[in-house]
Amino acid sequence: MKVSNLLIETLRDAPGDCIIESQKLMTRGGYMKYMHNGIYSLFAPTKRMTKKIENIIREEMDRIDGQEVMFPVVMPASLWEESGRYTSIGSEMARFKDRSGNGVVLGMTHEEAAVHLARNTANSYAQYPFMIYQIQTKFRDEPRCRGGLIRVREFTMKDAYSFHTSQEDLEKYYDRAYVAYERIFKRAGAKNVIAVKSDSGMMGGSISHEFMLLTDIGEDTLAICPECGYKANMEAADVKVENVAGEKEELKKVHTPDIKTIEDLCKFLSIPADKLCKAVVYQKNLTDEYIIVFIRGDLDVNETKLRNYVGEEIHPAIITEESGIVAGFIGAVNQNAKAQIIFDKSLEGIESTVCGANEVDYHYTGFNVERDYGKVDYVDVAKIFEGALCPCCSKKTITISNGIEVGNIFQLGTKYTKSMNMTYLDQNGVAQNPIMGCYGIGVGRLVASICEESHDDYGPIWPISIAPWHVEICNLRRKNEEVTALCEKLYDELQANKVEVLYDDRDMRPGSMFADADLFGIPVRVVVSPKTMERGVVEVSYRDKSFKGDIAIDEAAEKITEMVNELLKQYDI
RNA sequence: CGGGGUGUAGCGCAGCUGGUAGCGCGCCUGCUUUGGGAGCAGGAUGCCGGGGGUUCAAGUCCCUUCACUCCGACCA
Repeated sequence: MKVSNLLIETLRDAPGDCIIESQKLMTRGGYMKYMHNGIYSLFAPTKRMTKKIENIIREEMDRIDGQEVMFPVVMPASLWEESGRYTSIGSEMARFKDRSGNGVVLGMTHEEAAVHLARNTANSYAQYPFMIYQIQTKFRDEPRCRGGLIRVREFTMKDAYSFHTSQEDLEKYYDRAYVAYERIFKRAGAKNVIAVKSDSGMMGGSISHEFMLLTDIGEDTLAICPECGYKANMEAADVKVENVAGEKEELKKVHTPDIKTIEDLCKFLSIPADKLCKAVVYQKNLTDEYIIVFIRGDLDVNETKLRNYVGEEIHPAIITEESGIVAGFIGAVNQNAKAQIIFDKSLEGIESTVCGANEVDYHYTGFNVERDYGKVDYVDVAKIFEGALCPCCSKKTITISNGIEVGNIFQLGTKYTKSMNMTYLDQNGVAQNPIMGCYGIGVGRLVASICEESHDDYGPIWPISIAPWHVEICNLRRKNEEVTALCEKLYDELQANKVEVLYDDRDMRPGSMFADADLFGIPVRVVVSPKTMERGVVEVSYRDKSFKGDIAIDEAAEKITEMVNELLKQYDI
């Protein structure tokens, strides 16, 4: 490709609303064009990269016996009513009516379509297991897009669905998918990707992992134990605490005038926060029913875990006078408010703590949960924190990092096959619901994430496995016939060697051409100028600065081809 | 959905107490230049987000609406 034929615009300055580096650099480099909130067109270099990533994904999916299929973008509402998600999913799913007034939706995920495709075909146990996948556009009406291609409303995604006749078989396959994912990210040149235990959210199912590219700008928060390798999304991280039991004390009501916060109470009573019992109040979205969570004073509530336990959507409570809840003095003793009461595991085994007295300006000291409230089932709804005990190896090692979710894998179980009535006959002629797994990767997000982890001040540094071109030739003196002739010759020879070449044949000053080359991020740069010709060489350098040197003109094509093949080999695993 | 901010040329922005629409980059033409975003000369580009109002006069003041954006909420 000659740059003079390329539709592209590079910018000296990024638009002011770019937040993160990858977005700035990719906007400046002319990789995508903003059209609408969370909706972008991709220019040719980006499309070339996503195509390469898609091909890596295809190879790896095929390697684990996947078959590529294609689901529709527009699906009838009735299909989604079968699974129950037509109502359970909120406004992130786009819905509209077709000309005959029938409800239709834009696909934001394709479990329903996968079941629809397979359910009348795979009716014997002998046809299992199988995996179907597609690479396609998804539309999700995200409430808030950000970070260029990191979080958008319309995007390309690989989604795969596997079907099994036993949980063991699903688990075996899940492990293969896990390995395939590691290979995909490695081959795409993403260096810092880790798999973490995750919350299954609206997908349902039990076990799931997210593949996270570690970066400070990541929207997800991860809890990692460097000792034993425990890794979990903070949303899903179990919390383990160590309590010193202490002594039982007498329950005593104390006057605590205007002491409403944990901080104030600590000061007032001169005791640390972990000796207190904090109350956090939520409400169920549908019924407004109150939920009071009692938790050790130094900890916070993990709303995702609480939501999963309660089994429905919740929000922080608005406490009204009629509720009977005494804000600032909420306690478990004499708690008469109509509310679901939950005790966090962090209070288990504490003999004596402090809680509100449900009366303005009073707290109880010496509160013992079992003695003064009754027997309770402790539930883990606490939020993990830096320096917390690792739930796996029990050392105080937990570190908190940020990451971008670039892929995920789920064990779905029979949620969809049951609700959508998909069955097969087993060896005994008994109808069974197949067990499903699903596996997703966001292609555009992966490109942006790789840019985020691999760039310098001047532009992206693309791994050669996904770079839009392998080599860029910079013609520093277009008007010089010898220089231009050599460039053209190299361009032809390299392409004949199956090297992908971007040839900057524009008549422009070297400074601008180099600046653009940095923005293009092509791994190997070849500079041809009157100076290099005087020396009888071309100048070759790597975008990541790991190499720079001269190569004699007559062996240039051959040597550069070797270098490219050598670089490509690193990703050939 | 809650709270801030911003809408002026392709991009980045200025435009105060109302009085002829501006600057830098980019783009086009010409000449000179040529190893890290060149210089000079000339040129093109604007429903000042939309609607309404106040005024002799509105990019500027008032009302309203829309869009974008940031922080939350939310999110396979």
